[in-house]
Amino acid sequence: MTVPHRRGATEAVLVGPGGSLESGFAHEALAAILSVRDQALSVLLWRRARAPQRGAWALPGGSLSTEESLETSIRRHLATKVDVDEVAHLEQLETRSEPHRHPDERVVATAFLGVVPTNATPSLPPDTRWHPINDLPKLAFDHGALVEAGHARLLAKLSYTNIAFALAPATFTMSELRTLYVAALGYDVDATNLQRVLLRREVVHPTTSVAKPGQRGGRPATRFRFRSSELVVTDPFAVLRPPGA
Amino acid sequence: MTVPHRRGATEAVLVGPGGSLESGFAHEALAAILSVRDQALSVLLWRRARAPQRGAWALPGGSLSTEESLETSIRRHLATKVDVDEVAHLEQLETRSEPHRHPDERVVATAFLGVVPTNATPSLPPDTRWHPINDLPKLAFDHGALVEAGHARLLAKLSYTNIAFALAPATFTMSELRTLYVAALGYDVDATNLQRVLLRREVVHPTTSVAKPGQRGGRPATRFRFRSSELVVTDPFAVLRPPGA
DNA sequence: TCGGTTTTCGCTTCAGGGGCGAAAACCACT
DNA sequence: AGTGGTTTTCGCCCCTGAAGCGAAAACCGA
Repeated sequence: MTVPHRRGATEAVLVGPGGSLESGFAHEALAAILSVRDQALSVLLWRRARAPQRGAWALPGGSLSTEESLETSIRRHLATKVDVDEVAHLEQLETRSEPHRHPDERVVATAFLGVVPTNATPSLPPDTRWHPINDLPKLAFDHGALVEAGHARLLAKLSYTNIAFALAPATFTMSELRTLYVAALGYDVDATNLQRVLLRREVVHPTTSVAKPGQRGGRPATRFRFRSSELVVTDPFAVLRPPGA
Repeated sequence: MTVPHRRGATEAVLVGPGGSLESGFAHEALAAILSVRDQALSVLLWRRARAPQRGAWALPGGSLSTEESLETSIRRHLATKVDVDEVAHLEQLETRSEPHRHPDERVVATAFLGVVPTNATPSLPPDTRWHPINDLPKLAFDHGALVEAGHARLLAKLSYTNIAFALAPATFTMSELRTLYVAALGYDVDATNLQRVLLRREVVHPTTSVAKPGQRGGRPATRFRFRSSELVVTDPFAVLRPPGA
């Protein structure tokens, strides 16, 4: 068995059990953590302290270790930026592997989408901030495209899943939920309509408690709650439906 | 700069530009190639010739090389099994990274979904065959779950995209297309309904040519054609729609 | 008690999907 | 040529889910 020797900047040669030569790749997990902050859908970014792209804003994440899965890995790295328990939903987005996506290393990156409730206020390290998604600086590497992918995924799932449970607090009024939808979708939605849709689909249900009216009065709003805090596809949106359902 | 040394079965230690120690991972690209064969939705499988799991059926694919992306890689590996030009659609599915998904190596796998038209008849190597998706043998590693993921993705996209263009020949009658949908969806659909939906959404349009009736007569059917041979999302299936549309 | 405010309910409209039967267009056979 | 069988195509009606809007309900402060 030969001793591996270096071939590239961060490549290595692996010798498998069969004795064949294989290449190994550095692999990093990244996350686009989305949340509604101050009425605007925002993403958690981190300012790079080292070259390359020193000073540029980037997605949180880090390299995969030998005895963990990608999901465990991204959770581990996020723990240094946010309180991981605040991440109400996490799912895999896509894997980027273009040989030169990183200027001087060969790094494969798997991106995740994370969603944090609007009422969660994790304490952030000084180099980490929420950035409104509609007014982003230029991001490092291909992280801008990854934020786009996460945003698109969230938009789509807002209309056919219960993913809003991860944006909202445990209990909420319909107008509070409406502002969340407006912020995330980027256009106006009717509160009446929103309520009807979510009730009919049984993704949300009313509680007995009501919210106190604001300073200027108004009818007290009943508080609602999501039935499930795990992702549920509410509409099979199957156009050619099976005869039964 | 230290010389990398072996630590595990197929691990290696990488020394990056910063001098920090990083691990490298073997990375493979896999593909669930789906097609309607003999009235049944089928997946292309390959019989393993070497241990581990010798003799088990597995997804085609192979290891990522240093100067290619994952998509280029899966195309390269598929070329040894199928005529790659026959693959009408290819998209990334998910990346599996559980440390022990492979018994004695640490291999990260990125799976793709590929779709091949029903009229394409690529010549296959002797160890490769189409398997009906409803009657699969036990697959090697986690490949069974990957086939499931690909199948689910295809089912979903059949109803809100034009992905059927990749299942169908360039031109076809509505009843031919219906049999494809039935085979892929696994339940009966009405030809009338299918035609209305696809016409209204403008994913398909009639041609001037008509098909000759069969031996037992019948009204000649007009041939249709998909407007686009790239994936188009026809229904934004947005429940809370933007005011404009 | 009276405006102002916010939530909630009810009515109506609209669009897309599904079911089904009749008509159209072909074949084969007598 | 006519008749019966077959397949495709068209038209009509129903249903469901979504959207719009106005009125009623329930609160505030003055």
